[in-house]
Amino acid sequence: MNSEVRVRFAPSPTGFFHIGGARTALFNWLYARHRGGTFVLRIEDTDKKRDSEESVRVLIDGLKWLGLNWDEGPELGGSHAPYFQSERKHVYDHYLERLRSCGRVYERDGAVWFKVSGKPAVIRDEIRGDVTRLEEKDFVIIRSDGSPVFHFVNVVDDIDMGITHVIRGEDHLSNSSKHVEIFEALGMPTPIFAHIPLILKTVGSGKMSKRDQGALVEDYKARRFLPEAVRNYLCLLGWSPKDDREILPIEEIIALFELKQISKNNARFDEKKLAHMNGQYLRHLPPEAFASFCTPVLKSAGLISEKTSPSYLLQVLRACQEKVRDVESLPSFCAYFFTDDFPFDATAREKIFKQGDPLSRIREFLEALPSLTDFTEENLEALVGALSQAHGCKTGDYIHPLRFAVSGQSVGVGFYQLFHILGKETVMKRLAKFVF
RNA sequence: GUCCCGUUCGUCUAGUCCGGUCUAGGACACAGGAUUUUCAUUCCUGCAACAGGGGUUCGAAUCCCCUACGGGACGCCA
Repeated sequence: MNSEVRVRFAPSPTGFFHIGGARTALFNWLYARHRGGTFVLRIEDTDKKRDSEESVRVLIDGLKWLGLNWDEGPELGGSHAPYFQSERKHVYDHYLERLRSCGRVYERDGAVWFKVSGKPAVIRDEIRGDVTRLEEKDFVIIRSDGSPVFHFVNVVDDIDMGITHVIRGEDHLSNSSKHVEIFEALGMPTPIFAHIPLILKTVGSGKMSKRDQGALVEDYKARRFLPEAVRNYLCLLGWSPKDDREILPIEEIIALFELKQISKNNARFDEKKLAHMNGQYLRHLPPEAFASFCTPVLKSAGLISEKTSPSYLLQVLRACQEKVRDVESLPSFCAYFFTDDFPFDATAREKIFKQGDPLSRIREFLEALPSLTDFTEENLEALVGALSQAHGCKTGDYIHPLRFAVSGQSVGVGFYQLFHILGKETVMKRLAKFVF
């Protein structure tokens, strides 16, 4: 008696990796890992018109990026190879013959049709309970050009590959009556189904489509989201650990994951919450990991090169990590650390010059600077404190103009930290240039 | 139109199976405040929901029915 769990993710290569597909893959992977089972990746490339090698690449890259490793499938094979439906014609021929011999198919208009039983099919669904549905019309399983149709190959491969649990989007729930009919016609037991809720558009009606903002896995990869964060967020769309935690390590999610706990209702995709989680993950990364994750981004933005001092870079990134919201905007957030040729933000300038006398404050600071022996954060804080007392103004009257003068921004890393990292020389140079 | 699935704060959800502990908890977002420095960090506070109507019951967010609304499927797409 073989009780091993075998699940599969069976995407059709369409040229992009939809976030909904990623979540389906994730739930299959979680369940396989939870049960110590096997996660199969099968490519359903039966639609010759729209499949391509590049499309398969996108899926594979996306799965790898999310850390969803498969046990059988493209690139590593397995005992049920091949894993591309375009290479499995012999299998479909074999099963078609079986349907033919039991009289469940007939030809019409050059296509092969499956004859429905006329009895309601029971879809055993772990999430929704038993769903009963009558499949009323015969349907095509082999097109007139000889190519097999999804409903047929999907079932045949699930049988041939020994799939025990079919975890897929709810958009397939109605189709499942077709599938149950085929399983039964072939005299095979039906697998356990788990139709997971769909992911809806952030705004408007309907399920998320490839054209919606934030719908593609490859976009998050390109925008330098942390894959762990995206994966964690996806876990929470339809599943929860049942306590009040949201950010939790994947090992723990694997340990807790059960099909029965998956929610029945559709979820709206919330990019803001994803962004928030991504920020949380970034800030909690070990500093070295954060640095190695960000360094390529700064490099491709042209801010750093081989000549950049590693210790200086690490210092800057450590400071940034405390405040970072996303890596995508990191270059503009910290450009002034690496170049004197940084832009001055117009609205920030307006804010600074709106009240008080910012230039005088900067001059006062400049005059006091030579007396500062050590350019430490503590000393800088003491100096600004002394100046504000002496001139009867607030520390903010100094801090805001000074920050703007050396960085061109009104926001950024901690102020004293900022000056300390830039160093006395650079600070003096930029302040002088700004004032005179 | 037919069939299937669903319905707790604006959003994601806990609670529903085994009715009382729920004056319904958490998170995002939003609003206010704090960190005698900004905020894109951090902390605090606030706002805000059981779709509606009928039952059953001493008692219903929780069980049953109806209505409304939302979603999906009805292809020689997957």
